[in-house]
Amino acid sequence: MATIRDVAKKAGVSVTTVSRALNGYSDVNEKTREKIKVIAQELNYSPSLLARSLVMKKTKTIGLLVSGLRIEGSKDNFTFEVLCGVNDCAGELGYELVLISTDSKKQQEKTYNQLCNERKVEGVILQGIKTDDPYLDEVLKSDIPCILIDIPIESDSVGYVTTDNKGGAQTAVEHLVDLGHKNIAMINGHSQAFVSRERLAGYQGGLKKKGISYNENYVVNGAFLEESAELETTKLLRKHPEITALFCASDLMAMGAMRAAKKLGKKLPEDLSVVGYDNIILSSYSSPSLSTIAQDRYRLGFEATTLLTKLLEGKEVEKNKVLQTAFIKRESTTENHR
Amino acid sequence: MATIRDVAKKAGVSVTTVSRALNGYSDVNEKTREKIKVIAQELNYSPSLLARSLVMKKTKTIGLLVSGLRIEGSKDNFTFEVLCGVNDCAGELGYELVLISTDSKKQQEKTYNQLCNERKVEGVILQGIKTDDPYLDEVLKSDIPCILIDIPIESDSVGYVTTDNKGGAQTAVEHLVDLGHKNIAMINGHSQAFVSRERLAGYQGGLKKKGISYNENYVVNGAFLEESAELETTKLLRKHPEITALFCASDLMAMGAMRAAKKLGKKLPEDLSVVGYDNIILSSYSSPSLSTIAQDRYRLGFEATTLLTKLLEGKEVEKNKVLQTAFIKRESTTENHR
DNA sequence: CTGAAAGCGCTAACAA
DNA sequence: TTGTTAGCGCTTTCAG
Repeated sequence: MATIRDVAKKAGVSVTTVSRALNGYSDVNEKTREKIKVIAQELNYSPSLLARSLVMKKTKTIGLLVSGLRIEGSKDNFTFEVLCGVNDCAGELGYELVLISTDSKKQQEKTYNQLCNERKVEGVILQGIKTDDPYLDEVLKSDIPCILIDIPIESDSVGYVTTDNKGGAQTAVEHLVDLGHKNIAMINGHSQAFVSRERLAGYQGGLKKKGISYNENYVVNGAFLEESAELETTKLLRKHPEITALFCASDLMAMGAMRAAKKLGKKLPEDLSVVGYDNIILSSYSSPSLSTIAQDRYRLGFEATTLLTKLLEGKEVEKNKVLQTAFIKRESTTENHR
Repeated sequence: MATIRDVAKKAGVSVTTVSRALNGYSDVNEKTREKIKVIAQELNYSPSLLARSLVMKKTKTIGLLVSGLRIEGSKDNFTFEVLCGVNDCAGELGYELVLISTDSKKQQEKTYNQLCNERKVEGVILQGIKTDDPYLDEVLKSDIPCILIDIPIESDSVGYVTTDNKGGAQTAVEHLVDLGHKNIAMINGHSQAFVSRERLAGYQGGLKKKGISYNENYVVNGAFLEESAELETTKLLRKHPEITALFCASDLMAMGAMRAAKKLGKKLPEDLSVVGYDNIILSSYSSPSLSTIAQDRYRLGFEATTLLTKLLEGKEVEKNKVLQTAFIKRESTTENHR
């Protein structure tokens, strides 16, 4: 491909002039600039970002580091929608986006810093990492600006974006109580997720506010998996047939829970009301359709990118953003019939 | 961050030696190599891919160029699953992956070649482009190796990966005929998609094979959109109440079609059998669950990457790959009751 | 307004 | 086995 020298040669000027002309500097004759522009076009020239980055020591690139980019993610689309948000925002602001995916195997080979340094990303958005992941420590020690998604930790160079998990969960539980339910169980994710802790707190808060005492036997973990949730729900409902409502920490687990209830011969929603969390596509297509707490994953990605770029550009900002959730009433919740 | 010179200085050798030591060349004393390795580790050094790429004139990077990376893609997950396949394969083979997303606005600003040259991708996988997109011409003229997804065009540097659309469609139609249906309509996508043409051909082929004559009034376009499909299906079923079965060129359109039928007071599947195409997640959760032609989008991405890298490495290969589809019987199809 | 020269971090002949 | 030199394509002083 054509390089800046090819353009310079053909235009009969120096590379310096070409560089300045094309980059919009004012100290270049408009005639010369036009001539250079025309020739650049003719030669189908476009500057090598590689070379430019090398000399400018700036890549204008952010990395979306995803731990566990797997096809299973299709079911909740979390990663994809975050990606869309990041991509759109980065595009608007003129940042390049590189997708870096890791898994425990890859992490053995390369440290977080290596990954970032190699590709010279200026900042990182981190998604899908568990709180006990060794990368998390590295992120906090590293001075590469980073925005965590759904992990509320801050430092000089690290911020986060999340949704109001506690509030969302509380809303869900209050909704169930308002429908007359007293024995409300929770299918949570796992203890390595901040969102699980928050949602549990919200569950407890909702019960307390409504004057219902918390029963720890009513809380089980479904690991955010549909199958595990199905299994755990089956056990739970067998052991505690008095339960009339379920709050699930994810829609996907709610799907599993509903299947479990059906298999146990329960009618939904008459025998069991279920609220999910996420508002994934499936939730409006299942039968019964699922009442849920909606969180805007696209905006999560978009806001993360906004925050990160502000950080990169040295703007003084709040290093975190908490998005609101919204309760969506569908068919899976109804009045307590017992 | 530490550069190769920092390592060289600290190790008391030249940068050349460091380079050779770290890159596993044999002509370096093992003792020196060890020493250098230790120091590199201490300094947390990792080579700049930028600088390396610049001098080697090789980036080992492939681009996944997606036209229309939008949140709506969540519904069928096509892009996401292709991305997973590409990512996994690229990872295995040691290629970096950059995600390049365009839309008609961006395409005004930058040509395909510019996009590729700037980022110095060695090859491209192209997804989501319509057959009348101006980029397609550029791709064919460009000498950057490229694999098209679902567009069966070949040239010296261009190949493609697709599924057996015609065969899949034919299977779907034959299934319906075998259930006793005679008046089988088709909700197709749009004429700018190769897959639509192929699936139409398969639909026609299926009918012909079973001795049923083709009626062009039975074919409408739903633009691959749920809403359009719903609208078109409503019109179609009103006009032709004799229709008892529908073949839809995508599951998403099948969802729209089923909704239309329900709103018209039809019982599914008794009054109308529906077959979709894709096997998206939704298809197994809807009610009735959707009989469909499954295509493996992950493998589409994986195979595209395999093909591309072979092309890049100058291996003599078939420049196309057609994946088989599979028919999946669910609840939405049943015997003709008329 | 324009050009010469230096250098970003790295690899690759070519010498030693 | 190691070092010297050149150069990838670009931007940026600093002179003119």
